[in-house]
Amino acid sequence: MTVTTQRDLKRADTLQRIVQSARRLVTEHGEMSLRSVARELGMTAPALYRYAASHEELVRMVAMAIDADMSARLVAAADRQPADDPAARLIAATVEFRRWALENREEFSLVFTNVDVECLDEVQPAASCGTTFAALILEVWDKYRFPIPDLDDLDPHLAQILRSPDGPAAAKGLPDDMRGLFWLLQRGWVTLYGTVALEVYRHVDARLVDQAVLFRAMIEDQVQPLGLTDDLPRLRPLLDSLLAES
Amino acid sequence: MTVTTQRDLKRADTLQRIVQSARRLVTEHGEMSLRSVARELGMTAPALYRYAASHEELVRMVAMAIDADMSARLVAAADRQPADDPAARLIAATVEFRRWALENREEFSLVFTNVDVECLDEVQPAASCGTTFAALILEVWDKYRFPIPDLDDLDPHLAQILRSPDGPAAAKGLPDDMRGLFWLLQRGWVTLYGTVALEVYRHVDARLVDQAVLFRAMIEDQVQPLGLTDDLPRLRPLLDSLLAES
DNA sequence: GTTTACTGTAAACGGTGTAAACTATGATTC
DNA sequence: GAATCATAGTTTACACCGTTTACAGTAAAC
Repeated sequence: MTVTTQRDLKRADTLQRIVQSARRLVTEHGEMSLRSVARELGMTAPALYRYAASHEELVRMVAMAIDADMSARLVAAADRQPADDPAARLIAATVEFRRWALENREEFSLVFTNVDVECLDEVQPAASCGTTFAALILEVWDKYRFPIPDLDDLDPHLAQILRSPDGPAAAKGLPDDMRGLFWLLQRGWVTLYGTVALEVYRHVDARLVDQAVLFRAMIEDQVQPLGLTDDLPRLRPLLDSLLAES
Repeated sequence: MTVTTQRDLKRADTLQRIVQSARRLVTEHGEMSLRSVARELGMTAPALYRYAASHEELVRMVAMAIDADMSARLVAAADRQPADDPAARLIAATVEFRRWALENREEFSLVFTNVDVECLDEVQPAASCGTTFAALILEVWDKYRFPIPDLDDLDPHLAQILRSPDGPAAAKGLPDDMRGLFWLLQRGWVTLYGTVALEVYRHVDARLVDQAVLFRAMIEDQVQPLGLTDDLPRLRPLLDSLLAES
Protein backbone atom coordinates (compact mmCIF):
# COMPACT_ATOMS: atom_id res chain seq x y z
CA MET A 1 0.00 0.00 0.00
CA THR A 2 1.63 3.19 -1.22
CA VAL A 3 0.46 6.33 0.50
CA THR A 4 0.59 9.66 -1.31
CA THR A 5 2.28 12.02 1.05
CA GLN A 6 2.05 15.78 0.92
CA ARG A 7 5.45 15.83 -0.68
CA ASP A 8 4.32 13.50 -3.48
CA LEU A 9 1.54 15.92 -4.27
CA LYS A 10 3.85 18.88 -4.47
CA ARG A 11 6.27 16.89 -6.58
CA ALA A 12 3.58 15.97 -9.08
CA ASP A 13 2.47 19.58 -9.21
CA THR A 14 6.00 20.85 -9.75
CA LEU A 15 6.66 18.33 -12.50
CA GLN A 16 3.52 19.43 -14.27
CA ARG A 17 4.48 23.09 -13.95
CA ILE A 18 7.94 22.33 -15.32
CA VAL A 19 6.62 20.64 -18.44
CA GLN A 20 3.96 23.29 -18.91
CA SER A 21 6.46 26.09 -18.54
CA ALA A 22 8.89 24.45 -20.95
CA ARG A 23 6.08 24.06 -23.44
CA ARG A 24 5.15 27.68 -23.19
CA LEU A 25 8.77 28.70 -23.72
CA VAL A 26 9.23 26.62 -26.85
CA THR A 27 5.94 27.94 -28.22
CA GLU A 28 6.66 31.57 -27.53
CA HIS A 29 10.42 31.77 -27.82
CA GLY A 30 11.35 28.62 -29.71
CA GLU A 31 13.67 27.58 -26.92
CA MET A 32 13.52 25.68 -23.62
CA SER A 33 16.86 25.78 -21.88
CA LEU A 34 16.99 24.35 -18.39
CA ARG A 35 17.93 27.72 -16.99
CA SER A 36 15.03 29.56 -18.57
CA VAL A 37 12.57 26.92 -17.45
CA ALA A 38 13.95 27.04 -13.93
CA ARG A 39 13.91 30.84 -13.93
CA GLU A 40 10.21 30.87 -14.78
CA LEU A 41 9.48 28.70 -11.78
CA GLY A 42 11.81 30.53 -9.39
CA MET A 43 14.19 27.61 -9.24
CA THR A 44 17.74 26.94 -10.38
CA ALA A 45 18.71 24.75 -13.29
CA PRO A 46 20.23 21.81 -11.40
CA ALA A 47 16.99 21.38 -9.45
CA LEU A 48 15.34 20.19 -12.65
CA TYR A 49 17.54 17.13 -12.55
CA ARG A 50 15.32 15.90 -9.71
CA TYR A 51 12.54 15.64 -12.32
CA ALA A 52 14.29 14.77 -15.57
CA ALA A 53 17.52 12.87 -15.96
CA SER A 54 18.64 15.15 -18.77
CA HIS A 55 17.57 17.97 -20.99
CA GLU A 56 16.76 15.43 -23.65
CA GLU A 57 14.34 13.66 -21.34
CA LEU A 58 12.62 16.93 -20.56
CA VAL A 59 12.23 17.49 -24.28
CA ARG A 60 10.60 14.08 -24.55
CA MET A 61 8.19 14.97 -21.76
CA VAL A 62 7.28 18.19 -23.50
CA ALA A 63 6.79 16.32 -26.75
CA MET A 64 4.37 13.99 -25.03
CA ALA A 65 2.51 16.89 -23.50
CA ILE A 66 2.21 18.59 -26.87
CA ASP A 67 1.03 15.37 -28.46
CA ALA A 68 -1.63 14.91 -25.80
CA ASP A 69 -2.70 18.52 -26.19
CA MET A 70 -2.85 18.15 -29.95
CA SER A 71 -4.95 15.07 -29.52
CA ALA A 72 -7.42 17.08 -27.46
CA ARG A 73 -7.49 19.80 -30.11
CA LEU A 74 -8.25 17.24 -32.78
CA VAL A 75 -11.13 15.88 -30.72
CA ALA A 76 -12.42 19.40 -30.15
CA ALA A 77 -12.28 20.16 -33.87
CA ALA A 78 -14.13 16.94 -34.61
CA ASP A 79 -16.75 17.74 -31.99
CA ARG A 80 -17.53 20.97 -33.77
CA GLN A 81 -19.08 18.76 -36.45
CA PRO A 82 -22.31 16.79 -36.08
CA ALA A 83 -21.88 13.68 -33.95
CA ASP A 84 -23.53 11.54 -36.62
CA ASP A 85 -21.24 12.74 -39.39
CA PRO A 86 -17.95 10.90 -38.86
CA ALA A 87 -16.63 11.87 -42.29
CA ALA A 88 -16.94 15.55 -41.41
CA ARG A 89 -15.40 14.88 -38.02
CA LEU A 90 -12.39 13.15 -39.56
CA ILE A 91 -11.84 15.89 -42.09
CA ALA A 92 -12.17 18.58 -39.45
CA ALA A 93 -9.53 16.89 -37.30
CA THR A 94 -7.24 16.54 -40.30
CA VAL A 95 -7.55 20.20 -41.21
CA GLU A 96 -6.93 21.14 -37.59
CA PHE A 97 -3.76 19.06 -37.58
CA ARG A 98 -2.44 20.89 -40.63
CA ARG A 99 -3.45 24.29 -39.32
CA TRP A 100 -1.69 23.70 -36.02
CA ALA A 101 1.44 22.36 -37.70
CA LEU A 102 1.78 25.36 -40.01
CA GLU A 103 1.20 27.80 -37.15
CA ASN A 104 3.51 26.05 -34.69
CA ARG A 105 6.42 24.89 -36.77
CA GLU A 106 8.84 24.60 -33.86
CA GLU A 107 6.48 22.44 -31.87
CA PHE A 108 5.69 20.27 -34.87
CA SER A 109 9.39 19.83 -35.39
CA LEU A 110 9.91 18.93 -31.75
CA VAL A 111 7.24 16.25 -31.71
CA PHE A 112 7.11 14.81 -35.20
CA THR A 113 10.54 15.15 -36.76
CA ASN A 114 12.77 14.68 -33.76
CA VAL A 115 15.40 11.97 -33.76
CA ASP A 116 15.31 11.88 -29.97
CA VAL A 117 11.56 11.37 -29.74
CA GLU A 118 10.56 7.85 -30.65
CA CYS A 119 7.05 6.75 -31.46
CA LEU A 120 4.75 8.30 -28.90
CA ASP A 121 1.96 5.85 -29.49
CA GLU A 122 3.83 3.27 -27.50
CA VAL A 123 4.43 5.40 -24.45
CA GLN A 124 1.04 7.02 -24.04
CA PRO A 125 -1.29 5.18 -26.39
CA ALA A 126 -4.39 6.60 -24.77
CA ALA A 127 -4.01 10.26 -25.68
CA SER A 128 -1.87 10.46 -28.78
CA CYS A 129 -2.69 11.89 -32.18
CA GLY A 130 -2.33 8.48 -33.77
CA THR A 131 -4.93 6.93 -31.49
CA THR A 132 -7.27 9.84 -32.04
CA PHE A 133 -7.14 9.46 -35.81
CA ALA A 134 -7.62 5.74 -35.38
CA ALA A 135 -10.79 6.33 -33.38
CA LEU A 136 -12.11 8.77 -35.98
CA ILE A 137 -11.51 6.31 -38.81
CA LEU A 138 -13.23 3.63 -36.78
CA GLU A 139 -16.24 5.95 -36.47
CA VAL A 140 -16.29 6.32 -40.23
CA TRP A 141 -16.21 2.57 -40.67
CA ASP A 142 -18.96 2.14 -38.13
CA LYS A 143 -21.27 4.23 -40.25
CA TYR A 144 -20.20 3.48 -43.80
CA ARG A 145 -18.92 -0.09 -43.47
CA PHE A 146 -16.46 0.35 -46.30
CA PRO A 147 -14.63 -2.87 -47.18
CA ILE A 148 -11.70 -3.64 -44.92
CA PRO A 149 -8.68 -4.94 -46.83
CA ASP A 150 -8.35 -8.70 -46.53
CA LEU A 151 -5.04 -9.63 -44.94
CA ASP A 152 -4.60 -12.40 -47.49
CA ASP A 153 -4.63 -9.84 -50.29
CA LEU A 154 -1.82 -7.87 -48.73
CA ASP A 155 1.92 -8.31 -48.73
CA PRO A 156 2.58 -11.53 -46.76
CA HIS A 157 5.14 -9.76 -44.60
CA LEU A 158 2.57 -7.16 -43.76
CA ALA A 159 -0.14 -9.70 -43.04
CA GLN A 160 2.12 -11.51 -40.65
CA ILE A 161 2.92 -8.32 -38.76
CA LEU A 162 -0.74 -7.35 -38.58
CA ARG A 163 -1.72 -10.79 -37.30
CA SER A 164 1.00 -10.80 -34.67
CA PRO A 165 -0.51 -10.66 -31.16
CA ASP A 166 2.12 -8.14 -30.07
CA GLY A 167 1.89 -6.22 -33.32
CA PRO A 168 0.80 -2.63 -33.83
CA ALA A 169 -2.72 -3.58 -34.90
CA ALA A 170 -3.26 -5.57 -31.73
CA ALA A 171 -1.97 -2.61 -29.72
CA LYS A 172 -4.75 -0.45 -31.09
CA GLY A 173 -7.22 -3.00 -29.75
CA LEU A 174 -8.52 -3.99 -33.15
CA PRO A 175 -10.35 -7.34 -33.28
CA ASP A 176 -8.87 -9.99 -35.56
CA ASP A 177 -11.19 -9.44 -38.48
CA MET A 178 -10.54 -5.69 -38.54
CA ARG A 179 -6.79 -5.60 -38.59
CA GLY A 180 -6.86 -4.58 -42.22
CA LEU A 181 -8.16 -1.26 -40.92
CA PHE A 182 -4.82 -0.61 -39.32
CA TRP A 183 -3.26 -0.73 -42.74
CA LEU A 184 -5.66 1.90 -44.03
CA LEU A 185 -4.96 4.02 -41.00
CA GLN A 186 -1.23 3.68 -41.45
CA ARG A 187 -1.35 4.61 -45.12
CA GLY A 188 -3.51 7.58 -44.39
CA TRP A 189 -1.11 8.69 -41.70
CA VAL A 190 1.81 8.49 -44.15
CA THR A 191 0.18 10.84 -46.62
CA LEU A 192 -1.09 13.27 -44.01
CA TYR A 193 2.28 13.34 -42.27
CA GLY A 194 4.17 13.68 -45.54
CA THR A 195 2.00 16.46 -46.88
CA VAL A 196 2.05 18.50 -43.70
CA ALA A 197 5.78 18.02 -43.07
CA LEU A 198 6.57 19.04 -46.63
CA GLU A 199 4.50 22.17 -46.16
CA VAL A 200 5.95 22.96 -42.75
CA TYR A 201 9.51 22.72 -44.02
CA ARG A 202 8.62 24.65 -47.17
CA HIS A 203 9.86 22.01 -49.53
CA VAL A 204 7.10 22.93 -51.91
CA ASP A 205 6.30 26.17 -53.66
CA ALA A 206 4.76 28.69 -51.28
CA ARG A 207 1.74 29.16 -53.54
CA LEU A 208 0.96 25.46 -53.39
CA VAL A 209 0.97 25.73 -49.60
CA ASP A 210 -1.19 28.86 -49.57
CA GLN A 211 -3.86 27.27 -51.67
CA ALA A 212 -3.52 23.98 -49.78
CA VAL A 213 -3.43 22.26 -53.13
CA LEU A 214 -1.39 19.26 -52.02
CA PHE A 215 -3.43 18.95 -48.86
CA ARG A 216 -6.71 18.96 -50.78
CA ALA A 217 -5.44 16.36 -53.21
CA MET A 218 -4.32 14.18 -50.31
CA ILE A 219 -7.75 14.33 -48.67
CA GLU A 220 -9.46 13.43 -51.92
CA ASP A 221 -7.17 10.46 -52.32
CA GLN A 222 -8.12 9.17 -48.89
CA VAL A 223 -11.82 9.53 -49.55
CA GLN A 224 -12.05 6.52 -51.82
CA PRO A 225 -10.61 3.76 -49.58
CA LEU A 226 -12.80 5.05 -46.76
CA GLY A 227 -15.95 4.56 -48.80
CA LEU A 228 -16.73 8.25 -48.88
CA THR A 229 -16.71 8.75 -52.64
CA ASP A 230 -20.45 9.35 -52.76
CA ASP A 231 -20.15 11.98 -50.06
CA LEU A 232 -17.43 13.87 -51.89
CA PRO A 233 -19.74 16.56 -53.36
CA ARG A 234 -20.92 17.23 -49.84
CA LEU A 235 -17.48 17.07 -48.23
CA ARG A 236 -15.68 19.32 -50.70
CA PRO A 237 -17.39 22.56 -49.66
CA LEU A 238 -16.98 21.54 -46.04
CA LEU A 239 -13.25 21.15 -46.60
CA ASP A 240 -13.16 24.53 -48.31
CA SER A 241 -14.88 26.28 -45.44
CA LEU A 242 -12.69 24.56 -42.86
CA LEU A 243 -9.57 25.63 -44.74
CA ALA A 244 -10.89 29.16 -45.07
CA GLU A 245 -11.33 29.46 -41.29
CA SER A 246 -7.64 29.67 -40.59
CA MET B 1 37.29 42.19 -65.58
CA THR B 2 37.81 40.39 -62.31
CA VAL B 3 41.07 38.51 -61.90
CA THR B 4 41.33 35.49 -59.62
CA THR B 5 44.23 36.15 -57.36
CA GLN B 6 46.18 33.54 -55.45
CA ARG B 7 44.26 34.55 -52.34
CA ASP B 8 40.94 33.90 -54.06
CA LEU B 9 42.07 30.40 -54.85
CA LYS B 10 43.05 29.66 -51.30
CA ARG B 11 39.86 31.15 -50.03
CA ALA B 12 37.75 28.92 -52.24
CA ASP B 13 39.76 25.92 -51.15
CA THR B 14 39.40 26.78 -47.48
CA LEU B 15 35.65 27.28 -47.80
CA GLN B 16 35.32 23.92 -49.41
CA ARG B 17 37.40 22.27 -46.70
CA ILE B 18 35.26 23.94 -44.03
CA VAL B 19 32.01 22.62 -45.45
CA GLN B 20 33.50 19.21 -46.09
CA SER B 21 34.88 18.98 -42.58
CA ALA B 22 31.60 20.10 -41.04
CA ARG B 23 29.81 17.47 -43.08
CA ARG B 24 32.13 14.76 -41.90
CA LEU B 25 31.59 15.83 -38.30
CA VAL B 26 27.82 15.76 -38.47
CA THR B 27 27.98 12.37 -40.18
CA GLU B 28 30.37 10.80 -37.73
CA HIS B 29 29.57 12.60 -34.50
CA GLY B 30 26.15 14.12 -35.11
CA GLU B 31 27.52 17.55 -34.31
CA MET B 32 29.23 20.43 -36.10
CA SER B 33 30.17 23.15 -33.66
CA LEU B 34 32.25 25.99 -34.98
CA ARG B 35 35.05 25.08 -32.60
CA SER B 36 35.22 21.46 -33.68
CA VAL B 37 35.17 22.40 -37.35
CA ALA B 38 37.90 24.95 -36.81
CA ARG B 39 39.96 22.48 -34.77
CA GLU B 40 39.89 19.97 -37.60
CA LEU B 41 41.33 22.54 -39.96
CA GLY B 42 43.90 23.91 -37.52
CA MET B 43 42.04 27.18 -37.22
CA THR B 44 40.16 28.98 -34.49
CA ALA B 45 36.40 29.40 -34.35
CA PRO B 46 36.16 33.13 -35.07
CA ALA B 47 38.06 32.62 -38.31
CA LEU B 48 35.05 30.78 -39.68
CA TYR B 49 33.12 34.04 -39.57
CA ARG B 50 35.17 35.11 -42.57
CA TYR B 51 33.35 32.38 -44.50
CA ALA B 52 29.91 32.15 -42.93
CA ALA B 53 28.01 34.96 -41.26
CA SER B 54 26.71 32.61 -38.59
CA HIS B 55 26.59 29.02 -37.49
CA GLU B 56 23.15 28.76 -39.06
CA GLU B 57 24.52 29.81 -42.42
CA LEU B 58 27.24 27.19 -42.18
CA VAL B 59 24.52 24.62 -41.50
CA ARG B 60 22.76 25.78 -44.65
CA MET B 61 25.93 25.38 -46.65
CA VAL B 62 26.40 21.87 -45.31
CA ALA B 63 22.79 21.06 -46.12
CA MET B 64 23.35 22.18 -49.69
CA ALA B 65 26.51 20.08 -49.91
CA ILE B 66 24.69 17.03 -48.60
CA ASP B 67 21.85 17.60 -51.03
CA ALA B 68 24.23 17.86 -53.94
CA ASP B 69 26.07 14.75 -52.80
CA MET B 70 22.78 12.90 -52.41
CA SER B 71 21.83 13.95 -55.89
CA ALA B 72 25.04 12.43 -57.21
CA ARG B 73 24.36 9.22 -55.30
CA LEU B 74 20.91 9.01 -56.81
CA VAL B 75 22.33 9.41 -60.28
CA ALA B 76 24.95 6.76 -59.53
CA ALA B 77 22.29 4.34 -58.31
CA ALA B 78 20.24 4.99 -61.42
CA ASP B 79 23.27 4.48 -63.63
CA ARG B 80 23.72 1.00 -62.19
CA GLN B 81 20.57 0.13 -64.14
CA PRO B 82 20.36 -0.19 -67.93
CA ALA B 83 20.30 3.18 -69.64
CA ASP B 84 17.24 2.19 -71.67
CA ASP B 85 15.22 1.18 -68.60
CA PRO B 86 14.11 4.45 -67.02
CA ALA B 87 11.61 2.70 -64.74
CA ALA B 88 14.39 0.66 -63.18
CA ARG B 89 16.52 3.76 -62.93
CA LEU B 90 13.81 5.69 -61.11
CA ILE B 91 13.16 2.85 -58.69
CA ALA B 92 16.86 2.40 -58.01
CA ALA B 93 17.23 6.08 -57.18
CA THR B 94 14.20 5.95 -54.90
CA VAL B 95 15.51 2.94 -53.01
CA GLU B 96 18.87 4.64 -52.68
CA PHE B 97 17.22 7.71 -51.20
CA ARG B 98 15.49 5.62 -48.56
CA ARG B 99 18.59 3.59 -47.79
CA TRP B 100 20.67 6.71 -47.30
CA ALA B 101 18.03 8.38 -45.14
CA LEU B 102 17.71 5.41 -42.80
CA GLU B 103 21.46 5.08 -42.50
CA ASN B 104 22.11 8.79 -42.02
CA ARG B 105 19.29 10.00 -39.88
CA GLU B 106 21.09 13.07 -38.60
CA GLU B 107 21.97 14.23 -42.08
CA PHE B 108 18.47 13.58 -43.34
CA SER B 109 17.15 15.60 -40.45
CA LEU B 110 19.57 18.42 -41.21
CA VAL B 111 18.59 18.71 -44.84
CA PHE B 112 14.97 17.68 -45.10
CA THR B 113 13.29 18.50 -41.80
CA ASN B 114 15.10 21.63 -40.80
CA VAL B 115 13.18 24.81 -40.11
CA ASP B 116 16.26 26.86 -40.96
CA VAL B 117 16.81 25.26 -44.35
CA GLU B 118 14.32 26.45 -46.90
CA CYS B 119 13.66 24.82 -50.22
CA LEU B 120 17.01 23.94 -51.75
CA ASP B 121 15.66 23.67 -55.25
CA GLU B 122 15.56 27.41 -55.48
CA VAL B 123 19.14 28.00 -54.41
CA GLN B 124 20.92 25.32 -56.40
CA PRO B 125 18.37 23.97 -58.84
CA ALA B 126 20.99 22.22 -60.93
CA ALA B 127 22.19 19.61 -58.47
CA SER B 128 19.39 18.98 -56.00
CA CYS B 129 17.53 15.79 -55.25
CA GLY B 130 14.30 17.29 -56.50
CA THR B 131 15.76 18.09 -59.89
CA THR B 132 17.29 14.65 -60.14
CA PHE B 133 13.98 12.94 -59.52
CA ALA B 134 12.38 15.28 -62.01
CA ALA B 135 14.88 14.24 -64.65
CA LEU B 136 14.30 10.56 -63.94
CA ILE B 137 10.55 10.93 -64.24
CA LEU B 138 11.03 12.79 -67.48
CA GLU B 139 13.08 9.84 -68.73
CA VAL B 140 10.19 7.54 -67.87
CA TRP B 141 7.77 9.73 -69.75
CA ASP B 142 10.09 9.88 -72.72
CA LYS B 143 9.91 6.13 -73.08
CA TYR B 144 6.39 5.27 -71.93
CA ARG B 145 4.49 8.44 -72.88
CA PHE B 146 1.97 7.99 -70.09
CA PRO B 147 -0.82 10.57 -70.16
CA ILE B 148 0.12 13.89 -68.62
CA PRO B 149 -2.67 15.35 -66.49
CA ASP B 150 -4.53 18.08 -68.29
CA LEU B 151 -4.32 21.34 -66.40
CA ASP B 152 -8.00 21.95 -67.07
CA ASP B 153 -8.89 18.78 -65.15
CA LEU B 154 -7.00 19.91 -62.08
CA ASP B 155 -7.90 22.24 -59.26
CA PRO B 156 -8.15 25.74 -60.85
CA HIS B 157 -5.86 27.18 -58.20
CA LEU B 158 -3.30 24.56 -59.06
CA ALA B 159 -3.66 25.09 -62.80
CA GLN B 160 -3.07 28.77 -62.37
CA ILE B 161 0.08 28.19 -60.36
CA LEU B 162 1.39 25.69 -62.87
CA ARG B 163 0.72 28.03 -65.78
CA SER B 164 2.40 30.96 -64.07
CA PRO B 165 5.60 31.93 -65.90
CA ASP B 166 7.43 32.37 -62.58
CA GLY B 167 5.87 29.24 -61.12
CA PRO B 168 7.61 26.08 -59.96
CA ALA B 169 6.81 24.18 -63.15
CA ALA B 170 8.40 26.88 -65.26
CA ALA B 171 11.46 26.78 -63.00
CA LYS B 172 12.01 23.14 -63.87
CA GLY B 173 12.10 24.16 -67.50
CA LEU B 174 9.00 22.24 -68.47
CA PRO B 175 7.37 23.30 -71.75
CA ASP B 176 3.80 24.53 -71.54
CA ASP B 177 2.12 21.33 -72.56
CA MET B 178 4.01 19.26 -70.01
CA ARG B 179 3.37 21.23 -66.87
CA GLY B 180 0.99 18.58 -65.66
CA LEU B 181 4.10 16.47 -65.19
CA PHE B 182 5.18 18.75 -62.42
CA TRP B 183 2.06 17.83 -60.53
CA LEU B 184 2.86 14.14 -60.83
CA LEU B 185 6.38 14.80 -59.69
CA GLN B 186 5.18 16.82 -56.74
CA ARG B 187 2.70 14.19 -55.63
CA GLY B 188 5.30 11.48 -55.91
CA TRP B 189 7.70 13.55 -53.87
CA VAL B 190 5.09 13.96 -51.13
CA THR B 191 4.63 10.23 -50.72
CA LEU B 192 8.31 9.41 -50.94
CA TYR B 193 9.21 12.13 -48.47
CA GLY B 194 6.39 11.18 -46.11
CA THR B 195 7.20 7.50 -46.13
CA VAL B 196 10.90 7.95 -45.60
CA ALA B 197 10.52 10.62 -42.93
CA LEU B 198 8.02 8.48 -41.03
CA GLU B 199 10.47 5.61 -41.13
CA VAL B 200 13.45 7.74 -40.18
CA TYR B 201 11.68 9.17 -37.14
CA ARG B 202 10.30 5.76 -36.23
CA HIS B 203 6.70 6.85 -36.20
CA VAL B 204 5.73 3.46 -37.50
CA ASP B 205 6.21 0.01 -36.07
CA ALA B 206 9.81 -1.16 -36.42
CA ARG B 207 8.74 -4.34 -38.19
CA LEU B 208 6.97 -2.33 -40.87
CA VAL B 209 10.22 -0.46 -41.44
CA ASP B 210 12.34 -3.60 -41.51
CA GLN B 211 10.20 -5.20 -44.17
CA ALA B 212 9.88 -1.89 -46.03
CA VAL B 213 6.16 -2.55 -46.25
CA LEU B 214 5.09 1.07 -46.42
CA PHE B 215 7.84 1.86 -48.87
CA ARG B 216 6.85 -0.99 -51.16
CA ALA B 217 3.21 0.07 -51.06
CA MET B 218 4.20 3.63 -51.89
CA ILE B 219 6.22 2.55 -54.92
CA GLU B 220 3.37 0.42 -56.19
CA ASP B 221 1.02 3.37 -55.86
CA GLN B 222 3.28 5.52 -57.98
CA VAL B 223 3.55 2.92 -60.70
CA GLN B 224 0.09 3.48 -62.08
CA PRO B 225 0.17 7.24 -62.79
CA LEU B 226 3.56 6.74 -64.45
CA GLY B 227 2.14 4.23 -66.88
CA LEU B 228 4.24 1.40 -65.53
CA THR B 229 1.44 -0.95 -64.53
CA ASP B 230 2.30 -3.44 -67.26
CA ASP B 231 5.91 -3.50 -66.09
CA LEU B 232 4.97 -4.21 -62.48
CA PRO B 233 5.65 -7.98 -62.64
CA ARG B 234 9.11 -7.17 -63.91
CA LEU B 235 9.75 -4.30 -61.49
CA ARG B 236 8.64 -6.06 -58.33
CA PRO B 237 11.56 -8.51 -58.17
CA LEU B 238 13.90 -5.68 -59.07
CA LEU B 239 12.60 -3.70 -56.13
CA ASP B 240 13.04 -6.74 -53.89
CA SER B 241 16.63 -7.24 -54.92
CA LEU B 242 17.43 -3.54 -54.53
CA LEU B 243 15.94 -3.53 -51.05
CA ALA B 244 17.85 -6.69 -50.15
CA GLU B 245 21.15 -5.08 -51.08
CA SER B 246 21.25 -2.81 -48.07
C1' DG C 1 56.87 51.43 -51.83
C1' DT C 2 52.94 52.66 -49.54
C1' DT C 3 48.42 51.92 -48.70
C1' DT C 4 44.52 49.03 -48.58
C1' DA C 5 41.90 44.90 -47.93
C1' DC C 6 41.78 40.43 -46.32
C1' DT C 7 42.51 36.29 -43.33
C1' DG C 8 43.79 34.86 -39.43
C1' DT C 9 44.64 35.30 -34.05
C1' DA C 10 43.71 35.93 -28.79
C1' DA C 11 40.70 37.35 -25.34
C1' DA C 12 36.37 37.87 -23.57
C1' DC C 13 31.04 37.78 -22.89
C1' DG C 14 26.92 35.61 -21.91
C1' DG C 15 24.86 31.49 -22.68
C1' DT C 16 24.34 26.18 -22.46
C1' DG C 17 23.98 21.16 -20.15
C1' DT C 18 25.70 18.85 -16.32
C1' DA C 19 28.24 17.10 -11.92
C1' DA C 20 29.45 17.53 -7.06
C1' DA C 21 28.99 19.00 -2.49
C1' DC C 22 26.02 20.85 0.69
C1' DT C 23 21.56 22.27 3.26
C1' DA C 24 16.90 22.49 4.81
C1' DT C 25 12.91 19.87 5.57
C1' DG C 26 9.15 16.46 5.15
C1' DA C 27 8.60 11.35 6.03
C1' DT C 28 9.71 7.32 8.61
C1' DT C 29 11.12 4.59 12.50
C1' DC C 30 12.11 3.44 17.32
C1' DG D 1 8.57 12.88 20.47
C1' DA D 2 13.42 12.28 19.00
C1' DA D 3 16.53 10.34 15.77
C1' DT D 4 17.18 8.82 11.33
C1' DC D 5 16.59 8.94 6.53
C1' DA D 6 15.21 10.45 1.91
C1' DT D 7 14.11 14.19 -0.83
C1' DA D 8 14.18 18.73 -3.18
C1' DG D 9 16.35 22.42 -3.39
C1' DT D 10 20.82 25.41 -3.21
C1' DT D 11 25.73 27.10 -4.63
C1' DT D 12 29.70 26.44 -7.08
C1' DA D 13 32.22 24.80 -10.81
C1' DC D 14 33.46 22.75 -15.40
C1' DA D 15 33.67 22.37 -20.21
C1' DC D 16 31.43 23.64 -23.99
C1' DC D 17 28.74 26.75 -27.22
C1' DG D 18 27.98 31.01 -30.74
C1' DT D 19 29.54 35.49 -31.15
C1' DT D 20 32.05 40.14 -30.72
C1' DT D 21 36.03 42.92 -30.35
C1' DA D 22 40.60 44.40 -30.96
C1' DC D 23 44.67 43.32 -33.06
C1' DA D 24 48.47 41.20 -36.32
C1' DG D 25 50.38 39.64 -40.54
C1' DT D 26 50.35 39.46 -45.38
C1' DA D 27 48.72 39.40 -50.16
C1' DA D 28 46.78 42.81 -53.49
C1' DA D 29 46.30 47.32 -55.48
C1' DC D 30 47.77 51.85 -56.44
